[in-house]
Amino acid sequence: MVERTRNDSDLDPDPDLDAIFGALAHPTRRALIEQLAGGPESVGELAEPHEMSLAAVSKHLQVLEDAHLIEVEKDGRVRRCHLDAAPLSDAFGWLTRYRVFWEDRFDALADYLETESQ
Amino acid sequence: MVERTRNDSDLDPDPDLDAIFGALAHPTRRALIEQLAGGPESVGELAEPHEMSLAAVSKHLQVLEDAHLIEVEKDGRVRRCHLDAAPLSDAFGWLTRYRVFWEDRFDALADYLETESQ
DNA sequence: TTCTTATTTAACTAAACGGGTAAATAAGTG
DNA sequence: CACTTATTTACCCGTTTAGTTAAATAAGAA
Repeated sequence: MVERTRNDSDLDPDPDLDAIFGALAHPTRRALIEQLAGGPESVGELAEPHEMSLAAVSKHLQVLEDAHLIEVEKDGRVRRCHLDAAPLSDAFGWLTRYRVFWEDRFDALADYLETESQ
Repeated sequence: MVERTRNDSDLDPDPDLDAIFGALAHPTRRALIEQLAGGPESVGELAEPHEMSLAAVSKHLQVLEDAHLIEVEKDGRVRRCHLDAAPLSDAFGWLTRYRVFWEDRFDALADYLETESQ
């Protein structure tokens, strides 16, 4: 073990990634993101399909908001949530650095992207 | 809340993603992956730069192994770890589905990929 | 104002996480 | 065998996570 004054978390080169990957690590939160990909929804609407209390979903949404993956705006007594997927590009970028280790699939994806963007 | 017999985790469409994203959510584990991107290393070598016990690093490596992000093979009394970044493509694939929400940056990445693959 | 609806917050619990140290294992070396 | 090295495992501990129910807020409706 190296001797230093600070610990690993103090020198975390990208604490955002902790929050982003952490947020994506839970199936309910990924499901919520998928729901929001279809357009903005209120907390109640988002909660409806899930087999847990609204309060629990509310907390998951807070985690997503802390990771800046969603934004919540007040609309009367309703909180309307919408996706802000921009931080996903941070995660995407990090993963991209390891593309060399799965070059084949990466090439396939690159081909796909080229085709798509035509 | 929807009424069902099972709960959300039972119908997790991709439990692998829980493990993969969860593994990536910790700075030490991302650092370990970066180290292994430079080539295989033993547990001791991997642990050296980190300001924590070897036992703690060993546990982080176990998390990475559970997510199939690394493979560990015995080489005498040394355990040699190497990256198996293939599962990252699962994560990459999931993120790709939300590209439409950060299209600008995505286009930039796609351009970059096209250039790189020339 | 009172009632209802939408959502968060508080308080609690069980389990998981991330770390530590010390003991156990495994495998070379003398 | 005894000793050393490499690594894991066991156990402990404090914090966080993910869920619960119930109370608190906020705001529209009567």
